[in-house]
Amino acid sequence: MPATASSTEDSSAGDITRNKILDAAESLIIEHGFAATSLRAIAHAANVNLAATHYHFGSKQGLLAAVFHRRMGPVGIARLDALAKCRSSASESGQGLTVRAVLTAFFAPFYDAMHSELIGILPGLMARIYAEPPSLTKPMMADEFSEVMSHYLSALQEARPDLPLEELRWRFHFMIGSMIQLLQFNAPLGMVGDAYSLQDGLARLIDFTVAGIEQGAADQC
Amino acid sequence: MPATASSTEDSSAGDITRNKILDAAESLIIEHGFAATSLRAIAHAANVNLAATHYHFGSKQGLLAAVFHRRMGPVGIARLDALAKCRSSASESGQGLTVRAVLTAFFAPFYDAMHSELIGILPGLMARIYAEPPSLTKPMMADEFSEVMSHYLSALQEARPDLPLEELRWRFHFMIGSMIQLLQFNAPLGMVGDAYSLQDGLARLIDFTVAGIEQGAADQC
DNA sequence: ATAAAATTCAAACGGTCGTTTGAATGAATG
DNA sequence: CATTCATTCAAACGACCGTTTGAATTTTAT
Repeated sequence: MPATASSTEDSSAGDITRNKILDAAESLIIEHGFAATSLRAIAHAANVNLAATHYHFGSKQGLLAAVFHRRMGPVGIARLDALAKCRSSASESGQGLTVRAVLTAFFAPFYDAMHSELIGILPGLMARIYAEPPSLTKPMMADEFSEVMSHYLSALQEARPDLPLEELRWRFHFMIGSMIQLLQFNAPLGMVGDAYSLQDGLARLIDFTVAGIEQGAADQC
Repeated sequence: MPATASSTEDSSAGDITRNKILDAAESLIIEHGFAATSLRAIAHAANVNLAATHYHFGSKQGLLAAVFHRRMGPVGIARLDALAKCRSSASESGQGLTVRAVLTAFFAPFYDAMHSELIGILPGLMARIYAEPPSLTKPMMADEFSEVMSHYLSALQEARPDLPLEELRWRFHFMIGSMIQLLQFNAPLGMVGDAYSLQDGLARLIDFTVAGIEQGAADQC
């Protein structure tokens, strides 16, 4: 049995194997999807014995959850941090929260990833997770995202108290869709020069979704 | 060898089997994804011999392409028809194309589906196709969508000649993402009453994406 | 050093996979 | 009726699947 991961991070021998498996699984899942990726392929890519996958993660499904949680946990924390900073800078400047500031905070993990090796991982992983059949991923998405999303919905409600919560939920929903589209395809199909950076795409994504969420506002004319 | 489908629709005995396979494959793929759906499960659900799948479609991949093409072909035609109607009604009213009218035409196939049995199929199938690993679906998507998309980009350029084509491509890209999100999840996660109709979602989708594409326009203040 | 626990390993389990084969059946044509 | 072609069928092919086992090995703690 694997040692239960305690809160204090005392690294054991098996952690190296564990992380090698996670790394290999991650990249294979991003490329081929979950169902099309076998444990044997993962073990081979990780230079690890096949049985190690079950020893460390219990099942293929458990491995998927671990792959997902390893990346999404920090993303959730970064999003809450960014929202907190957004709130404090809004209050000290005397002005309230703006939709643009809130969305920029929501996308902060991707800006952060651009300065690390995560740039080649986070977008593809998030896109693929959303793409898998909901029966596989819905419980995981609820675990990872529901708390963060409720915080952001509250912030949006402060930025636009005139809009009913239901309406904000819908617009947030559509925003997620645009985000996934960017993460999955990077640039639109049929784009002439395909050397578009994530930075560029994110700027355009923010403009698009801010407009979609602010829709119908007459306060800036 | 199956009879090559000629342009004239002379129905043969095998067409019944062929369509039973397509129907069964379609619903299973929508529910579980392509990789997780076996030919045996399809043949069983269709009450058909396993070998019939290879006889009629050559391979599993060929079956996927057929499932996709059967629904997307008419969708592309309906979209071009709707755009043509949109153009003619715009020119006879003397006013030019509007972004809203163009997008409404683009979503027309879903409105049409609401009055047929396709309402339970089209949204789920399109969402799943977009979700499969791009290596599987990218050639198919190019075949089915590229022509329609270029027509719609031209129309958007007429509606908003002030925006560069590149910018319109990006905004159209984000619009597709919002559409897929609606088709895949219907309503936002965590919605209180989950009895939202596709009709309702489409209306909200149009409002959101029109605002995103019209963004920065000062012509309606 | 010794005992205990954690981890790795090769091998196998029963199943399911996509695909192929070749004979049986059906329909269409002369 | 005879013949050709299209279609269905049961059976099997080899390959790969997720999972389990039990012994060997390494690490950790006494």
